[in-house]
Amino acid sequence: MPTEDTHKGSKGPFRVYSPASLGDAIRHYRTAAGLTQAQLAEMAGLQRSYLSELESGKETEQLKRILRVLRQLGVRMTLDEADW
Amino acid sequence: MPTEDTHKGSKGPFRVYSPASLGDAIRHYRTAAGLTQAQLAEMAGLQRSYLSELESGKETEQLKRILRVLRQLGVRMTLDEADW
DNA sequence: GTCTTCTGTCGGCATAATCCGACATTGTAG
DNA sequence: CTACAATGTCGGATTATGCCGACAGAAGAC
Repeated sequence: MPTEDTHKGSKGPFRVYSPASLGDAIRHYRTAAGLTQAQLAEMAGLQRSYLSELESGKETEQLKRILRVLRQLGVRMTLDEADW
Repeated sequence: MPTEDTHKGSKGPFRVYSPASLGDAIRHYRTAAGLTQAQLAEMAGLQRSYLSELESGKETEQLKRILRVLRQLGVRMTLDEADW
């Protein structure tokens, strides 16, 4: 992947309201970090194919359940850079 | 639970870094909304016993996987009131 | 004290999620 | 064009999960 990005991407924050939006955010931060799916998958200890599906917004029951709870409570989930 | 809370609780935001912290946040917002587990479970379409375990911070693989990915990316997850 | 409501927790079962490997597709560089 | 890297996607086997029902404990009202 030759896309050389020397700029610390400071996009976001990302609002998470669905599996798809979570996937979008993860992909954004992964590419901003200059990582491939294979690299991140290994770092996080999971299968690359699973990460691919996660970024694609694959709908899973557990995630949808949690998001339903939060929606009913009027709570919003946000992802942003920790920026240590 | 007769704790009548007419006040719109404005605590938070909550940082989510583990299943336990997610549970804490959910419990906080649920009680702030004056809801019982049974009520919220019905609203969200899930079992009350599951919601109880969720609030107790039961560790599930999927949630831990997602949190691992975010940690590796240096991304933080935050919950706060939508405050429509 | 009793009655009631809310919550924690357990086991068994149906099914949903993940791993693993493989192959197809896409994009980029040369 | 070829070659390579990254990603999408698909079965099948294994594992994890949530539902369901039930019971027990805690806390409050009376």
